[in-house]
Amino acid sequence: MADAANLEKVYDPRSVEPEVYRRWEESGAFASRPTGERDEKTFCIVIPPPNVTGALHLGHALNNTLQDILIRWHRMRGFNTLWQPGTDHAGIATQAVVERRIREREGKSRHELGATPQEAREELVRRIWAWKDEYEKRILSQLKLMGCSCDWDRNRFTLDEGLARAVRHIFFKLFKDGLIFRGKRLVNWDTQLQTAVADDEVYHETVKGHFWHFRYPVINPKPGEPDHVVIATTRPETMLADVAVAVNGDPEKWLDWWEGVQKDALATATAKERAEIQHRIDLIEARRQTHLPALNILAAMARDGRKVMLPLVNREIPLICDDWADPTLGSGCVKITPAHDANDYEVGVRHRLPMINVLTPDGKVAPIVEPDGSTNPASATYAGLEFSTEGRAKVVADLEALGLVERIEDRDTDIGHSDRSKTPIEPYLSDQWFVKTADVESGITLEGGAQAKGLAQAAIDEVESGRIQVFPSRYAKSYLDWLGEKRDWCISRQLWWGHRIHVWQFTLGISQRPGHQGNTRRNIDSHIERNQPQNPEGWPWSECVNQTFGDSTTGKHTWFHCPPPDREDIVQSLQDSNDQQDPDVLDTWFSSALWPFSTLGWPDETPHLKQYYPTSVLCTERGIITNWVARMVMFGLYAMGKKPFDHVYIHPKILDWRGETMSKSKGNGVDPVDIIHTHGADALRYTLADMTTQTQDIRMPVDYVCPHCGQLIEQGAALKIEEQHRKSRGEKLDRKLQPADVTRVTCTHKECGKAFATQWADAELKAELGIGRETSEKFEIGRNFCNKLWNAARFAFLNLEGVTCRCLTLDDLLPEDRWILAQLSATIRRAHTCIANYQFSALVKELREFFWDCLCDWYIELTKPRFVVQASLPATCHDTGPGPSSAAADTASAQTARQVLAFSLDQILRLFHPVIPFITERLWNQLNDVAPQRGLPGLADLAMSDLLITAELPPVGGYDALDDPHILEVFADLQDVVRAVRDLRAQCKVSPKDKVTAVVVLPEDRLAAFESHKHVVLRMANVASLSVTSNAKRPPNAGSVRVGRTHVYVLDISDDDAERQRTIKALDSLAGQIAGKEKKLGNEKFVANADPQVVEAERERLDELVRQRAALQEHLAELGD
RNA sequence: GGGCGAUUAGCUCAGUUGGCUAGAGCGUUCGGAUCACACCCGAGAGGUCGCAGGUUCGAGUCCUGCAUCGCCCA
Repeated sequence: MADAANLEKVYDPRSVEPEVYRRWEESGAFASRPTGERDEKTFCIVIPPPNVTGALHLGHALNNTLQDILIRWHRMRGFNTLWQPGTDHAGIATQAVVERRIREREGKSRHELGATPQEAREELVRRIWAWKDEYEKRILSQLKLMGCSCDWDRNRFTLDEGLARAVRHIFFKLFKDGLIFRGKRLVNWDTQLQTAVADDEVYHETVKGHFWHFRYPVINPKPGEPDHVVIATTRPETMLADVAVAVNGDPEKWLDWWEGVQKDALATATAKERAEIQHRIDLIEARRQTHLPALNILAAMARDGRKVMLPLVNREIPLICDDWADPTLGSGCVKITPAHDANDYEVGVRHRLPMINVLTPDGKVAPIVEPDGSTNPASATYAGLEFSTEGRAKVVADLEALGLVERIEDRDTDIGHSDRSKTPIEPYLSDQWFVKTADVESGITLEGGAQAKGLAQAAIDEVESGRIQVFPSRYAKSYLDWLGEKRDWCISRQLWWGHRIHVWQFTLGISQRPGHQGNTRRNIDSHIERNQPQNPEGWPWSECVNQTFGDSTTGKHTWFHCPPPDREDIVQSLQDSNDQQDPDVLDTWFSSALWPFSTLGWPDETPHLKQYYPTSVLCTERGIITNWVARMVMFGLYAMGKKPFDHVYIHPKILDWRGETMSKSKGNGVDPVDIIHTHGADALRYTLADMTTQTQDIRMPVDYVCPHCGQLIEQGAALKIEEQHRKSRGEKLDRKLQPADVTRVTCTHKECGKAFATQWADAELKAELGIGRETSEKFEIGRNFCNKLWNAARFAFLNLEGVTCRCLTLDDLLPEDRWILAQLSATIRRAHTCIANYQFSALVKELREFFWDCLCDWYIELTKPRFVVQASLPATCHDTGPGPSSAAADTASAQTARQVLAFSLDQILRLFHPVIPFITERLWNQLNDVAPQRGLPGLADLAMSDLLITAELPPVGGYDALDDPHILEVFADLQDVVRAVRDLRAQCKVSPKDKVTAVVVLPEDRLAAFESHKHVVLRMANVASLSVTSNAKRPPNAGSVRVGRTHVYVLDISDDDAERQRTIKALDSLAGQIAGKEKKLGNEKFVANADPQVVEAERERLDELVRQRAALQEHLAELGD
């Protein structure tokens, strides 16, 4: 009893969470313990490593809460469990964040960080490591505050030495197997940062520009043919790299087809659309007159192999037929510049055109190397000019001087800008490394010897065969569709932060090209002699895997050596020679793809790898099914010969209040630690799990909490105010504002009105104004629940003193005891099913309904009188208590109630622990003190445990001995009676305090049973005295209510008038239902076709309704008019 | 342009193989300081299930089309 008094009336997470977490860590409960042999009861999750660009937001909180639920659940089921934690280096994202910060604070670019390129690179990388250390620490602390039970001693980082070694191993293996190759690729080039950026890091802006129409002379036109073609471009400077002019191969057919499409559209168009479509049709018709004859001639010329002379650089380029040339646009001819335009690149690939580059990495016009390897002499006048400004001006001026400019139009053009540097993106053809995922002619060999057509196909087979299961299953489609394209994976990035590509290279000039001189090996040997005459160990050539790739734009051949892994000696000798290590780093996803086995020790055969690979389930969100999940499967199969996981579970995304995904880069993330601060970690977890349904993303309204007065300010409103401020200052808003743009908010509370800083403010502003944390009213769901649990436990502790652990039979139990235990058993079964199907919201719902609706609202209320008896109140007060009235029997009843209550609390704490670990662990601790012995010997029993985290979960099948379908039915009827009486009381405005007298009328055969359950009605409906009879008329002024076949009168609370109205209302409702049923059963087809059981059920239901109607009509007649 | 999803109460969402009068939480209305909890308890109101067709004895659920919104890919 004294212990219970220790519990505060309101649950205070902050006084519980740190202590509980410390106890878990000290107990070693998080640690994995490989037994050496893998068995079926092994459960492992590798964390999707959060990247170190910033702190975690609620999206990560959800991701990790769900993993922790699964891990804790299986740990409590006795599985050998590992949750492998770690973080990800996130290549460009992290480098960009750090670079931006250096630019802002020091005004330096990354190239200015050191005296030499090498020093600059080393300094930047050093600074990124410092950043990583800071954020890794922050992230791990966030995870711990959320209660995550990772095996922290095994924490890894995708760029740590062990993982670097794994990367080298698989890279070598791929290189050896010919699955890594070098090739050209058009990338989004940021000329300021001098790196390629990903598509999603490019934003598009419409700017005013021009459309230049140029004339290219035709070489030796035949009679009737034009002496020039006209092409149009928005980027004249790229013409220096043109390699063809395309014209549509069958312009007439194209026009026919296009006109057909328009006419079809016209047939079904709305009035609004008609004018526009008709206009297009008219244009096509006009086009036939003005352009078609000329276009037909051009197509014929192209088929005939005619060429045109590219002005300025005097390159002969072919006229080609390609559908990319649209006969309805411009002259119908289009210049083809494969190295500087994505569409042209496709055309270039289709027609095997050379690719000529005219851009330097820093955004200047490059000297031009012609396809034959010669340097174009005319290009020297352009080389070095700023590409899209000076270069463009000079090209246009020179063409004008030659009289080759036909006309210039104004035009809005869409230009991609780098999100990182805000400068225009140039499409740029550059050398990249690729992993070949497509099928290989001779097939590939997976680790362990299995054969596959290719990496992608192997990964496809794994899911199609069901060996990997995806939950929800529809996400398998995006995985399969993406892999089905079997596109080469570009793995190189022009960054300084990442796994340096483990390849050394030297380049041979054109004259040394193997094809020219014939003896490849001799070239190499002479190169070796030149560079490393003193190598005492001998050149490691034969131990490296070597490949050569030519470069069509420079004519040079480069040799690449990939040294075997774990051979520092070879690396050293490569370093010692003047060979260069490839400057690029690997795509972040390359190291992430190894995560499920590299973290377990691969390439070494560690006990962890043996025990925990394949892992059990990967939990992630759908955005990275392709980037990450598919690649893990490919590499897992390739390097381990086994799938990386049995299940993939895709969970919802957290959206902000306007429905946008929360993300680190976007700047709308809410820190889970803020929620933990305001609501507690368990409230956070409970709410997130409760909202995790199968289909819907989770929308999260967000408020600031004023640190001065506690007032909540909607984030949306604060954003709007910020927008107005900026506009009033004359700022141009070129994009939608994000919460990260708001650093200062003014409290809207009338009496406060003070300003505070947000998480995005700098340290000074935060110190000056104080930080307004972010929160969401959604988390009240979880906070309220925790408080309810806390108080229910308090009630139990106050009443459990002296609880015993007797052997019980069902006969010892009162109906409510049997009912709550039957509900418990069913709940346990359903809870296990929910987890097996990754249905977290359903799990929470099951447990909450059992705990709140059954245990608190009914069972605990029903035990109160039993405990009051124990507190030695006079026996005469027992008229609201259960049947027997002798003091001894009441004590036995109280003892039973204690035992059942202790057991129920024990079970609900175990079941809820994975979801809300802190509060349950704290209450478990208390329960162990108050009721060290608890259980239902003979019926249901589980082992005791000092810590809940390692306690045993109730069995998957529930408890057979407690199952009791009959009591569930009986009790449901009782509950209906109680609710009916309560409803009547409310309608008749009887104070909840006032006890009433009631009469229950029911069929003879149910009298005896009801008599033994009547205490439920007495207690729960606050009835003082209840007579049970098979035959009674309504006493005057009684309120009456009918529930199924039971009629209840509540005496002296109503008058005939009110009673009449109620009865008429009830009859109305019945009439509607009866009409519906009669119609249904009157339908011969329904009776003939429907399941006989359904028909029978409908009949019974109708009979019942008709009986009720008869009774009510009789009642109404008795009331008179 | 292709793929996937969503549209159900004022709000956020459930709704298993089609089958009793479509549910929950929040909000709202009414009543309640009661002895575990007002972060609570009791009772109520509130929905032509986005629109239009179709299949079926029967459709929130299955099929087709449309509209709006979101995500992924091009």
